[in-house]
Amino acid sequence: MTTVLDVAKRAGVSSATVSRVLNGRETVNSQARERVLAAALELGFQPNRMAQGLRSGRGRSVALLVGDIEQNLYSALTKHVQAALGQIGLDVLLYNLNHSPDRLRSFLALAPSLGLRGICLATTDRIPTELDETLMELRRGGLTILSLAQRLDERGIPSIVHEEFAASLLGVRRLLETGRSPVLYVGRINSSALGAERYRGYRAALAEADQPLRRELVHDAVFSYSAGYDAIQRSLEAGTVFRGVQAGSDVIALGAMAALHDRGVRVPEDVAVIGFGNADWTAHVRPAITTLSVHHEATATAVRSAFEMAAAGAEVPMLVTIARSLIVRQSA
Amino acid sequence: MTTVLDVAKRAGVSSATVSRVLNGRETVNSQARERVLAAALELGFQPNRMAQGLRSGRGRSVALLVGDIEQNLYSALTKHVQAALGQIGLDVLLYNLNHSPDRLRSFLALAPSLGLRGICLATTDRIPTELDETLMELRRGGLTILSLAQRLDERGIPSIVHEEFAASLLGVRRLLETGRSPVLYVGRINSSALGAERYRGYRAALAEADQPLRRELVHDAVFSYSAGYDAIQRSLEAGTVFRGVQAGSDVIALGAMAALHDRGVRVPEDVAVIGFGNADWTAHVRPAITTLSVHHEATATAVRSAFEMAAAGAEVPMLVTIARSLIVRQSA
DNA sequence: CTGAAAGCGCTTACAG
DNA sequence: CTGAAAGCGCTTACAG
Repeated sequence: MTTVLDVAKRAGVSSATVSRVLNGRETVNSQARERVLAAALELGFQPNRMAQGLRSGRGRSVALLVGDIEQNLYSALTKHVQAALGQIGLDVLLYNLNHSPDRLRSFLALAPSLGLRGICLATTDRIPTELDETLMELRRGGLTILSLAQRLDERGIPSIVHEEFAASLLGVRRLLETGRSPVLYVGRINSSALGAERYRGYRAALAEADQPLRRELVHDAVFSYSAGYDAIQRSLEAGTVFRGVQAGSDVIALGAMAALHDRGVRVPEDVAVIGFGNADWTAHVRPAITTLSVHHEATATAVRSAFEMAAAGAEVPMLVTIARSLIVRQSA
Repeated sequence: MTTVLDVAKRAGVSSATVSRVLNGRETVNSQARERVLAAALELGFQPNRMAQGLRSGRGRSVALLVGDIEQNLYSALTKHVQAALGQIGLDVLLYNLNHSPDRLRSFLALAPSLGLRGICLATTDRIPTELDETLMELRRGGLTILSLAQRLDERGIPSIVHEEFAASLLGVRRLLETGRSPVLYVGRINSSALGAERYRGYRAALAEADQPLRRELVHDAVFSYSAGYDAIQRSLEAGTVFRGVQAGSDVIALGAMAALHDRGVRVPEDVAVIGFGNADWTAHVRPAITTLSVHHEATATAVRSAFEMAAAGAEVPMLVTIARSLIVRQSA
């Protein structure tokens, strides 16, 4: 491997000067700068990341912790975050939490030894408050920590999130306005701060329309196909009457649609269904799913800019909110 | 951060001895070993990865290069590989190729400076042969390189792959045996070695059944929803008669089913469809998709064992093949 | 079996 | 504006 010394020798300067040029320090004679740049190019010099990190105390990797990479929400987010950070020379260390607080805990315990530039926490699961101290410790150590799938700004972690309340309000409103009342709500409520926000939108839409909140219309269900399937099956068996379903996620919506299909209930003729998150397959199943949009590029851009600001010593904003819109397809 | 010197001081030995104990070198007095272990535990010592990597020349990160993390094939694989490598203390640096050979090229150019333990190449896209030299160079540098989504063993890269030929043979056989002839084939053929294998299975099944290979029944299509949709739409418009579809991927199968649905063709009554890869949603759409299995845990276990062997100085096997089976659901 | 010392490849005060 | 030197935290020949 070619080192900073090889470049220095070729450019006729010291390794210190090579380092200064390559790190954009202003205080270098422009002729020397040219020679260094030329030498680095000719030798195809790539500074050793481990040495850089060890010496400077800040690596070039960002850990991305996701709830479950197999869910489209997280894989699509990962794709855009990796691309955006790649643009500024940062790598993504992927860590799949698998929705386990223990895995989060053990990652955070390991984190200080990893030489990370920062951590992006992308999960909708509740983060135990006992970890706040660890997270703050890491921040004090110079790491940039960002929350990408739930608001943690009130706990001191800068957050980049989508609108949840306003979004499900939009969805449920449409169901109500198109005469799909009563409307079922199926999604996480208690185990997820974000889920609770979505549920709040449902209640607000009902209130707007002067409709009562009925217990039997609300299902606190995890974000999985089978949770959606089961909730609908139970409602049908119980004889609950409903003409619309606002799902807390696309996966729940798909499970719900399968359950309706299996009972001979037509979508959207008999029951209209709205998903949440615009997963890639929602446009391709039949009926195509009406859903709330998601903007991973916007999240990724905000992430990149947060790291740029941190590198420049600026303050990272505590909250960035991205709006959603309703994407009308066939199911509602 | 607590360092190896802190541990050494507490245990009353030198840092060299601490290092020996923590790296499992045999030549340490058992009492000293105990004291070191106890001290490390008490101090919560985590060796600095960058320092380890810089000094020993081998980091603890494995780059995982995937075709497109948003596709279920890759995200599911990523999940299991991350978990398996995590078990032996290796981290996953994720790099999304986005199906671009240029991104592969630029990653490989950067790779030597990253201090990687190895590289897992997980893409079905053809790897330009001009990169073989670069890959070999990396291997000579001590990196373990593995191909996880296509056979590269004949080009000197140990490969861990699923059966492709035997699998599509299984699928097409079923279509033929259940009277679904003529059978359409829709999938990658020329742009992907793996796609070509799947197509070969289609031809073999036809040959077994003494059926002719008909040009108009074969669609060389990329692995996307819309490619599946378009292929079926074109066939229908051209008036091609077919009663079965073997798709080269689940996504193609879903697109195909949407096109059939939109034309009022019933699945499986009028046309049976078989997918490829058992993506998570295939069981939950309606009709549920009959498909060929995939075993990411098996791949991940083989990856882990390859890295274990490499660490022990053993030879990594050049080819590991994982069998697939047909998962019969509703679509065929 | 163990310690003192060198060194992996950088960056950064410190002088000048 | 620039170079010599120190040092980030480890591991590993080298002696003993």
